[in-house]
Amino acid sequence: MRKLGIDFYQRPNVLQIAKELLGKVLVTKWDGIETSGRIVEVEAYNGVNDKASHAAGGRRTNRNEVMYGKSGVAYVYLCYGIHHLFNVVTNERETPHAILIRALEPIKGIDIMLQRTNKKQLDHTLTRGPGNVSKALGISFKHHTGHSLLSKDLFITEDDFVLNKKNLAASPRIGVDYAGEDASLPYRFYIKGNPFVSGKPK
DNA sequence: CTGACGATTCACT
DNA sequence: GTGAATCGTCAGC
Repeated sequence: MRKLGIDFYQRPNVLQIAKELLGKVLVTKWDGIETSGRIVEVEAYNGVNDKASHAAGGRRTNRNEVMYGKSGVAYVYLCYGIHHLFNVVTNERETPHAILIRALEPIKGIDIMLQRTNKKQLDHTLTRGPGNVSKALGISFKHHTGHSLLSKDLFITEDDFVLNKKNLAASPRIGVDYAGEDASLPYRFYIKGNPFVSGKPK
């Protein structure tokens, strides 16, 4: 297992980074309790020129400030008053790129994740969808937005998993109809056929 | 200070 | 397929 370093996050092409995140492993280790899962679905948010981004048009608020900061940091925010959505900040300071982690395939600490989500047994809904990912990994916007991904309790690693290119799929992003023509950009990437990918089951 | 709303999920018809 | 849940954030007064 090799932890991804600042060189991975700091690069300018957020779409490239998003694709490369597929197959990597997201780990949280709060109070020594480890939970992890392989990333199987992501969405890229391409800075000020992307109408679907919170930073569209250079919008800068207290909430999205962390996207304008350094890369390799978590941007977590509350949606619908209920769901915590976990994003990875990329690129240089003042360039608000981010990648939303939409789904994982559970690896470690499945019993802990079941406990956190009040579920009884493992099924494909445990870490499917961005709200469920944060819930299962114990990530909350209050405590973890701005948290470094180069830290010991929150990070992304790669193992020997290799994603076959024919299993890489792209589609428009989900839930961003308000973004006009940018809503149809193919900025969502996922591993084809993986049961934890959100959207229509197949 | 106030009101409208969201990068969603789940229970229910 | 439809609708409720639920609260921090933001724009506007």
